[in-house]
Amino acid sequence: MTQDELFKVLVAHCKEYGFIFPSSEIYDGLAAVYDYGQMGVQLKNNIKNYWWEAMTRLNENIVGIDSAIFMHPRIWEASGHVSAFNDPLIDNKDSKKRYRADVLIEDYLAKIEEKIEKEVAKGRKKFGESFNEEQFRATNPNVLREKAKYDEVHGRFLKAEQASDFAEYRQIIIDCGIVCPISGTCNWTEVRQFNLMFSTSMGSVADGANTIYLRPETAQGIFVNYLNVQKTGRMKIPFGIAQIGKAFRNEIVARQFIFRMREFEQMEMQFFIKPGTELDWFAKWKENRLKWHVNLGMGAENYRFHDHEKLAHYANAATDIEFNFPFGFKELEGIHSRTNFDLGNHQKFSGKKIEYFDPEENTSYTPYVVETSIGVDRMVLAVLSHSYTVEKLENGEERVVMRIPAPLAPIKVAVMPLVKKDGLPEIAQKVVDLLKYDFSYQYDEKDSIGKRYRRQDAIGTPFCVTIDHDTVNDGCVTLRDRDSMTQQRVKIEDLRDIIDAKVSLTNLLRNL
RNA sequence: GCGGAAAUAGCUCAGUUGGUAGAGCACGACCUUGCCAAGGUCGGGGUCGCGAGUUCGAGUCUCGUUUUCCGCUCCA
Repeated sequence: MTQDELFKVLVAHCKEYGFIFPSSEIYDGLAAVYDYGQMGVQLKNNIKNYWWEAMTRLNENIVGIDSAIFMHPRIWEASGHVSAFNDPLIDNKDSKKRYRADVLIEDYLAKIEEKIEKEVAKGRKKFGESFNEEQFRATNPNVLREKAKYDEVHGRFLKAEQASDFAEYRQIIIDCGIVCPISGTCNWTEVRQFNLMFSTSMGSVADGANTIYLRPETAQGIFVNYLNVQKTGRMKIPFGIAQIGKAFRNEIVARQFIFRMREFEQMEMQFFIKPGTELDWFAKWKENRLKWHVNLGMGAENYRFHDHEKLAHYANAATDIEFNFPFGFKELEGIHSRTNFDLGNHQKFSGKKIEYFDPEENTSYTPYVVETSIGVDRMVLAVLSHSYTVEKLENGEERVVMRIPAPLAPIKVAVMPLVKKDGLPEIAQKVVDLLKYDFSYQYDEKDSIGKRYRRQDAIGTPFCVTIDHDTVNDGCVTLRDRDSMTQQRVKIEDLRDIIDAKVSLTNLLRNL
């Protein structure tokens, strides 16, 4: 099976066994929106718990909050989302291809830079050891000509960008003779903007001035509560605020199942630090977060860092933790050094002083921030895609088994009487009563025992407990392991501890 | 957003030149069996994605539309 086919089969499996359903399916679905089913929600909750406890319990200087999705509209001006989230798009009328106008100009500028570097390289070759690069750049007519062109376009571009002057974008594109790589023509439409933030109205719609946005990231809810938490929690820098919540982005194209959705969930932690220490903390959180992932046992080789070369408007260092998805290594989590961009801007836009008085240094400053931001849904997809396995058994049959890390499994244990008579269901019910306070479970008495095992394999249940005729006499049951399919005879009263050792979140956290 | 393909039962699919919607698996009840997808009997479930059009008659032909997949594009 190719990776592509595997992905399709996984999507089908997720629907068939109640992990993930297309949203509004009976109305033909809603593009790029998905619902979590009875299994998926438990998997997702377990992932969120693992993150939440790792953040807020294992770090005594990190606390959690839950801020509202609706926020004051000015927050999105301060964060830069109102401008940065408005991509200027332009279409070529001949090829019908759509591009980002600013990217077209940036590419054009990059090409000029390339030309200059080529000239310099030529000079270096020509003059050999006596080559004076600085002088060459200042005097060579070819370089000077290109440099002048670059400066002119770059100047206009920066000005247009600052003023969000989209007509000027188009004019630059036409003046520079930038053509569509497909059609080769300069037949461009007007530049239009596509707002990546969802908006709605609050209060009186007639008023017009109350457009509010569904948050495109959870981070701002943390920044605007920085003062509240720092003061009421008596937090001392360095400290962190963690949050799990929904965010919304009106993506132009959202695809690849739950990898890119228009409504998604984030787990973000903003760590507030003294300016100048950000790169140390950046490195520490990189290491810390990778450890959290690898601790799940899905193979260290399936993760890698991808450092950003082009940084976002708020960052001075950034990296992604990428996971080996069926469609390749893709971003799972982002770690960003956000400087004091956010707090500084909120200070400016709100007029409230957002500073920290450092008692040790006896000075005040606006804290710097290192952020860790992970997509819950991507994490779910990582676990699902890694767990899905098709095995060839000795008898030639196939077994589909979800090797979900046991502490994340939706159902921890299945309890089943070997037969539906001779008092075995009654004993099974007692076993259920013994286990239900500690573990999510399923009780199943239908079909052959083998079939029931396979059903549990398909949803990734780590343990099956089977009650048979011997149980009546010796009080022992069969405990069957999902991954190895091996069975052991254990006393009913020992079940809780044996299962707990493997499935408990506590043990997972203890290994961190 | 553009181009291509697809849509029939919960799943995988069949359905002839347009003529009364089918199979296997799954699901429910009962019987038999009992440690890795067993057998039997009976049963529930589809206005063929949706909306028009052509026709005496459309799952089948035409147009539109929605969703999904693939490729572009996009992804601070």
